[in-house]
Amino acid sequence: MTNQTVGRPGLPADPRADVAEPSTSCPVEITLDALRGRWTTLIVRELLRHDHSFSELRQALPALSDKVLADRLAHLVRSQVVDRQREPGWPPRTRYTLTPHGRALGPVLQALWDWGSETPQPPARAATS
Amino acid sequence: MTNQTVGRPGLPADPRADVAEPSTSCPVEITLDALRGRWTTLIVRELLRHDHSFSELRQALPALSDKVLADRLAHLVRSQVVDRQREPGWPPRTRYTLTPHGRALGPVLQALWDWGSETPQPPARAATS
DNA sequence: CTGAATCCCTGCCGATACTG
DNA sequence: CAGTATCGGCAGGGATTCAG
Repeated sequence: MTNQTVGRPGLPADPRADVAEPSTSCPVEITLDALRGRWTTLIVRELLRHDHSFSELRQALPALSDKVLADRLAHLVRSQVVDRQREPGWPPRTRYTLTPHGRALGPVLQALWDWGSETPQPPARAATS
Repeated sequence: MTNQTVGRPGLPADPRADVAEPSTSCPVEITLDALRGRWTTLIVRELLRHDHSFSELRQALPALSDKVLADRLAHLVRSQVVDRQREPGWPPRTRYTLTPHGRALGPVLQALWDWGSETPQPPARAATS
């Protein structure tokens, strides 16, 4: 440990913390990018409970369309959150599981949950209009 | 006891954890919504260090345009992360500080940072093509 | 069953110009 | 100094359709 944790909660002294513009090398943005997109956290939540097949995920999230589900899963695979295992034979079945790294998102989601739980007012997302 | 928090990291037994579609009442989405948008986390980072005026933020983030900065700040104010204090007199000066709730984002950003730091490969956002 | 391809629509992002 | 108004470009999100 080179430094940090000295009275700087959430702000490590890593040089990557000093970037002046959004950068894909910033660890915070890496994580936010992995979780980016609608439905993504819900898919991760489902996979945290147990692994699913493609149609099991569709059943768990009925309002989610095929394309978006496939898109999210591909993104999560690229982000090393999800592992895709095709089972040979028929009918074709693909099992989606969380990688160890993906399972490590548990505390992250917990932190997001905790902060959101303590948000006093309902989110006035669209202002007062 | 239908469920509990024993051994369920990141998956509280809250009924809001069972939503079947993206909902603004989900604490996770509340937090992700607060941090949503490009530049947002960088603005929060700056304000975690010390409070800024509008132009101090522009100096700290030179590539950020006025409109987006004002947009992000308004969003953060709505999300109860930032407090805006207009100082009367001339020239007009507005001081932006983090609310206590906003300062509580420190551990959240730390969690995001930690997970992103442990991501092995660089983010292959656009695949290999 | 598991996706990929296509089309359309919406909302975000950024630049420029203008007001208190 | 501290924003708002407006416009355009572009990527994200979703429904439908088609393929392996």
